[in-house]
Amino acid sequence: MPKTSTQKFYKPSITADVVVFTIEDSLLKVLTVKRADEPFKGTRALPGGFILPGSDSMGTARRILKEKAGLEGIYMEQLYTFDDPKRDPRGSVVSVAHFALVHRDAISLETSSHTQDPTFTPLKHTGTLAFDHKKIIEYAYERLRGRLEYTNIAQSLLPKEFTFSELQNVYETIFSKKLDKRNFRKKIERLGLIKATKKKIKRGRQRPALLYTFASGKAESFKNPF
Amino acid sequence: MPKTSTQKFYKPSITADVVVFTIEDSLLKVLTVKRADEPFKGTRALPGGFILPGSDSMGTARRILKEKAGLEGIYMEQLYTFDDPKRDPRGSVVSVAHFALVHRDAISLETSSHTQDPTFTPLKHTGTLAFDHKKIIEYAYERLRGRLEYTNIAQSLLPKEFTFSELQNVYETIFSKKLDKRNFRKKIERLGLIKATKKKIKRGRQRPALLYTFASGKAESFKNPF
DNA sequence: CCAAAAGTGTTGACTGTACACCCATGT
DNA sequence: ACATGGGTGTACAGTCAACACTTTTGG
Repeated sequence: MPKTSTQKFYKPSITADVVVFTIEDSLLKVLTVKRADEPFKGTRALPGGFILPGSDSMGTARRILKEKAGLEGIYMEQLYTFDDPKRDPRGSVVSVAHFALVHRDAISLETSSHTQDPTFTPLKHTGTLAFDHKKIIEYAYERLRGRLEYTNIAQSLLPKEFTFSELQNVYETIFSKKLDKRNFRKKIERLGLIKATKKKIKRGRQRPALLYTFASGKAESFKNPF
Repeated sequence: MPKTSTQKFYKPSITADVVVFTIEDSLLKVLTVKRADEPFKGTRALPGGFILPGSDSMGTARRILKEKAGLEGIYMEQLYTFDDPKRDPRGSVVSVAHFALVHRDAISLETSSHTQDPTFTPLKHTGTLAFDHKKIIEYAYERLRGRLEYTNIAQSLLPKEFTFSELQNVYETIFSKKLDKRNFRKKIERLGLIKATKKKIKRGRQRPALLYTFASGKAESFKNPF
């Protein structure tokens, strides 16, 4: 480590942790791994680790997701920095937490000797988690609901082409609330978030559904009350 | 510094910076101080400094506001963590930035040998600032607009009792947009954010205005589109 | 009586919400 | 023929946006 003029200052350690959400079987699930080291060795925790020289926290989060779960190229944004000096029994360890979304069918988790048994668990049944990771997940869940209300972030939980029902299922699952089919369709159409393709998908003994895609690749705020 | 098990890891330095907004003369202003040390010695910058052992970043932000500007007891929330490893010429210095609001008349800035010439400058005329502080202020301004749209945060920019015009002025100043007096009043009344007192205030040669107070001390989200 | 800010209502367009039936397909 | 999810319209209530005049005071 080079001697710089910042060397003289007290330095807490800094880690990056990630809350990866996905929807599977109409359940909101979160990714956890089994801790390989003390403290909390063997307990499940959010994937995370120390920031290496020259890296930022999101780069670190991405590196760790790849190492610990074989997961790459997913939507991610910074969530919040958890910096209670008592949150880690080893002493001050600041966690810059991130929030990520993935379409479950787009990825497969690697379970190998290098990974740490990465598993998507229903949000309500994570069991005990290391550190303050339950609290971090709660915070991420709030963020998820907020983003869903005001942006087109649902696209990160869906394949490129999807049916109206699949989109509605994302909203219903995350808000734990049944929505009216007709009203939901009108609302989404008015917002202009998605456009119809010319394809239909047949799935079982129902009428085939039209496939849609999102109109814009990046996030937009829906409305401004003033 | 105690030898803990985290000692072996690379540690960037961590600072806390604060963006304090206020409204004065119908202008949105931001607090800056003059840097006492290198790098950027003499350049204006956001108040900020290194986190001390046992402190969290918000505690640090509050301590520094008090030391560098004589400012205490104001609304504050965590904003974002800026962690580009190249943002500080000395090497990796992570900044946990905070967002604060104050009613200009409620405070007076201390200018003494201990402080660093704390000044509220109009947002559009801050001039050159140290590090990436311009970017941090931009981010804070976005947050401010978002909070104003969906919460009752305006109360942190107003005295306990205020007139409808003063409230409207907060919104108009921050959104840089004239609002219709009647529609604004109806909207705010419908939200139930504020309640009338029995007092009127006379100010000059106009009809006296009714004074209002906020109904709830803490933030509430206005509405959910789903 | 004049200047200045305070305060007040109506209308038309749009959005939200509640609600029930027919459609296209596979079995 | 039936079960399954796909797809559609209408009516009422609430909200948004545009717009102008009267009131109360001090000077």
